[in-house]
Amino acid sequence: MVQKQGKENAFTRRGCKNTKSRKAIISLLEKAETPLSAEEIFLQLKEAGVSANLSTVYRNLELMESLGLAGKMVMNDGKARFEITGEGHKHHLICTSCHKMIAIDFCPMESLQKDVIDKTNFDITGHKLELYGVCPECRKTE
Amino acid sequence: MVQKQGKENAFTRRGCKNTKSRKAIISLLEKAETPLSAEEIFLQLKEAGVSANLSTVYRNLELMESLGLAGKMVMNDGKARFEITGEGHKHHLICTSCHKMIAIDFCPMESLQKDVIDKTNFDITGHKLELYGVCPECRKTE
DNA sequence: TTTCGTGCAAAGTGTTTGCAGGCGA
DNA sequence: TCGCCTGCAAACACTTTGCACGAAA
Repeated sequence: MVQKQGKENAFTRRGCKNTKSRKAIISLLEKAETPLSAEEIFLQLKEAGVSANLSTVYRNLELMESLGLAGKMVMNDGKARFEITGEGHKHHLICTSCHKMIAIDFCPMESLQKDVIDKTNFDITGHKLELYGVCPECRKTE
Repeated sequence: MVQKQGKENAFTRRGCKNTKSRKAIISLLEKAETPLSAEEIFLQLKEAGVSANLSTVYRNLELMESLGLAGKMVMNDGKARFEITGEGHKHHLICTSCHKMIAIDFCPMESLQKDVIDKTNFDITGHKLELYGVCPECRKTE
């Protein structure tokens, strides 16, 4: 009756079922270059032939966030976006004109976190950094 | 018919009227220690005896943002907060337990902005940095 | 089989908008 | 006075929730 087999995954390992839509969402997020909104995920699922209801998408994203599999960030447009929780976290540079988003790989906080902890006595658990600007393409056409 | 008098202010200077609610909102934001949500502003106005409709609050905050008088930031709870645009911009450390927010005065981006511009060719116009953690008080009671 | 997950529709939030009347310049 | 500002109510967009059916373990 032991059920520990090689067949485990991020969901079953935590007592959740490994459903079609969950697999599909994880796989989308894994190959996404930028954080995705619930609606984007919903549409991309449909395109991939794994249609899931929008509520299901929201419920699964919430689950994945609580399991620590995905991170949620709300951007200034009021929409939440989600990204896979990888080893190296990323920040983003967002074009205020065309809303293109590109990932930047360095993080100025890594070296400063300790300093802030000392100063504030907070137990720092994470951070969010977004840069805003105008991308080269938009600058041309302006 | 010249109307340039010492009586100018941030609004009239830009062709907008200096109404009671606008004065009150600016003054609230000026003395606020942390960014305020529209609802908080709405309630504090009422308390101060300068009741304004919630739509009016939103409209004025939007105006102030477009005039560059205030900055908007959307936090992970999905609510927008506003703060006065001062000389030295600030970032915030937010307790994920009690949602207390404290301002931190240093900015790691200042020294790095130039570097990012070189790397990405974006015309960087701003950034947002938020730190998350658990404050000393909440850590005690957990 | 049993329990968890899903679709559907309806309800919730925070925010925006159209319109008629009111106030600031 | 004149036109911008405001209050009100309705519309919006995104997200959440209740319920009954369906699928994973």
